[in-house]
Parts: sequence; structure tokens; C-alpha cells
Amino acid sequence: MPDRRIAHLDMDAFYASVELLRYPELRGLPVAIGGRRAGQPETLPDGTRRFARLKDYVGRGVLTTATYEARALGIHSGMGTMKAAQLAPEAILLPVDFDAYRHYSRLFKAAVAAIAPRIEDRGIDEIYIDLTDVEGDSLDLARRIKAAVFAATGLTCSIGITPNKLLSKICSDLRKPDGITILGRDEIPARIWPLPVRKINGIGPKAGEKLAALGIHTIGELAARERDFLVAQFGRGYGAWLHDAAQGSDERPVVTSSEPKSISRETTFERDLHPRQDRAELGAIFTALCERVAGDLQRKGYVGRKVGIKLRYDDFRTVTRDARLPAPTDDAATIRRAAGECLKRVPLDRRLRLLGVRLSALSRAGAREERQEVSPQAELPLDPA
DNA sequence: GCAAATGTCGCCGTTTGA
DNA sequence: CGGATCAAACGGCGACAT
Repeated sequence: MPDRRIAHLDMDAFYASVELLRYPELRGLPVAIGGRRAGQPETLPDGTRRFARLKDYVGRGVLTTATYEARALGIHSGMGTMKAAQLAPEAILLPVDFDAYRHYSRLFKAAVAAIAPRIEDRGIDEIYIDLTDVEGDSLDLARRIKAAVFAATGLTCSIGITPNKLLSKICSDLRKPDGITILGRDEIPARIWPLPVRKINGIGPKAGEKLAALGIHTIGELAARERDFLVAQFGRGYGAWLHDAAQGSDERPVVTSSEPKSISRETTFERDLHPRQDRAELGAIFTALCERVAGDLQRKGYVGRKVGIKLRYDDFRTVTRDARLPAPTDDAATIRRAAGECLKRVPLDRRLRLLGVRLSALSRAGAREERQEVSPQAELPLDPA
């Protein structure tokens, strides 16, 4: 099996960059994008716009993106908006507009597809591209793809090209923004091994901390460990995977189509709510979540057979419960009843900050389920009767 | 008195079917 | 009739990702 040629493309500060397309006067300024009703910009009679500042924000939201100017001030995605406001009170704050981001997402993906059709979707702002059978030099292709994306959207991206997804994902991040990084197997020791283990997609906070406790900080240090040692520390599956990843080996194919496994809605309340004191309010929120999930299912044409709930207590502990339905559904009232049953199985002795509803075990709504085998009577070999 | 929303996957203990 | 067994399914949950 000859080496593949896989690209990972990552849009630069995607949400923020889309916002800059419509508010060009913000270019060069620190700008952060935050959830909910972060103040909509207001247009003055003379046509100039007034923007909300981070310091004006009150609430419990987090930032989803920030421009590179804002990042220079210590702001990053996932950071509490209130906390970011302390670091950069004068930075501009904009609300998210997912419809706009989805629009530009489609545009950039279509532009890439015109050059290389084997694309794996990885969320709204990144993709893997299988370039193995595409004509042309890697650097040339990277330039062509970036030019096509810019022509279609006015947005820049960063690209890594290597023999597999693992390495390409690392590389697309090495020269950001607007960068290209091409790397062959022979360059792994020099370019990959010096990097921190956390650069590997799949090593998160927990594994990173455990590795650090073992004195393993760089990918090279991980690569130097015996496979058996890692298996002993992390278990058969994950230990072996860590070993392979550190060597830069990864055979996962580029997957060009997939079906959703679950559809969910969740919400964090303005303030923590008490299951008894705020019963009515919680009930209304719960019902609304079920209606929204049902709407999502219907719009996307799915029915689900498993209903699940998720709740987060005021101390941030999270619990889930789910239950199988007798038949798949996309009906809000049916979902609401099942979710209510799940809720009864969970201790409701303290305040809640979040509630969520999920449907899984999905199937397409259109295709009339072929009847389940229903002849339990016929096969009870343990019953001599 | 704080840390969003949505989704996937793997592990593990328990239940169930045979 | 009861016990033992094994695999699949289920349910809870943590880790990780964007």
C-alpha cells in the first residue's frame, strides 16, 4: 500500500473572520464572538456602527472565537466571557450567527470539492481531503485550494499535507493563520517529536495530565516509551493507540459520508433553578427543549428510538439517563413523556444549571421500518410448557 | 458565586436472551 | 428445577472534539 497524501484544512478564526466580512471596519481590532444575545451592533443615523465591548457583558456565556488581535491579549475560545472582559475590556464583542457561518462553510467546502472531491467533513470549519489520486505537486495543490477558498469566500485557511490524518491535523496548526505545512515521514523526528503531546488530536486534558505525571511532555518522549509500558498505564486500546500516534502512524481512511448518530438540544439557564421552587419554569424549558429536538428531527427527516436527558447541577456535576421507546418517534409529546420518565430516575435535591434532551438510535423517517420480528412466544427454549 | 452547545466514541457493569 | 455460561444489548458516564 503506497503512501497516501492527506490534507487537513482549517479555516482561520472562522466565526470571527466571517464577522469581519460584514464589519470590515473591525479589521485589525481585537474582536471576540460570544454566545446568546451579546449586544447586536447598532447602526447610527450617520451610518457608522456602535459595537458592544467585552466590559459591557453580563452573563455566564463563553467565547467561541476571537481574532488574532484578541488572542494576543490572552483571550481564547472556551474562555468565560466575563473572564475575557477582565483581560480585554475594550475588545469588541459580537453575538454568534450560525446561519452565516453555515453559509460560508458550504461555500468553502464546495470550492475545495471542485479541486478534490474526496472530502471528510469535520464540523463547520475544517475538513480532511484525500489528495492521493489528485494530479499535482503538494505545494501547488495547497496553493490552489487556498486560492479557491479565498475566491469563494474572502476567507483564509491553513493547510497541512502529510501521509495521514493525524499528522495533517497537527501540521495545519503549525503555521497559522494563512499557512501551508507539508511534511513527509522522514521529517517526523525533527518536526513532530519536539511538539507537546497535547498537539495530538485525541490526547485531551486528562491524558495530557497523566502523561505529564509520568514525565512525558513531548511527542518524542512518548515515542520513546515501550508499547507495553503505555498499555500497562493506559489500557490495551488507548495505550496502543498512543504508541502508534507518537510514531506518526495512522491508517484511518478519509470518510466521505456519514449519518448522524444523535440529535440533541440543551440549554444553560440564566440562573440556577431549583427542581421544586422553580418547577413550573423548569417544566416549560424542558417541554421547549423537547419541541426543538422534535423540530430538528422532523426537519432533517429522522426518527429516534432512544430518548435521553442530561442535567448539570450547580456544582457542575453532570448526569444522564436514557430510555428506549417502543417505536421510533419524532413527536414532541412522546419525547416529552419519555424524557419525563428519565427525569424521575435522577436525584433532584439541588439546583440545576443545565438541562438537555437527546434522541439517538436514529433512522430515516421516510423508510417505513421493516417490522421487528415479533414472535417471542415461538422461541422460549427454556420454557418446556 | 463560575465553565456553551452539540456530537462521537470507548469502557464498564448490569441485564437479558439463548 | 436450578445452576452455570456466554454473548449481545443496554445504560451510565467520562473523555475528547469543534
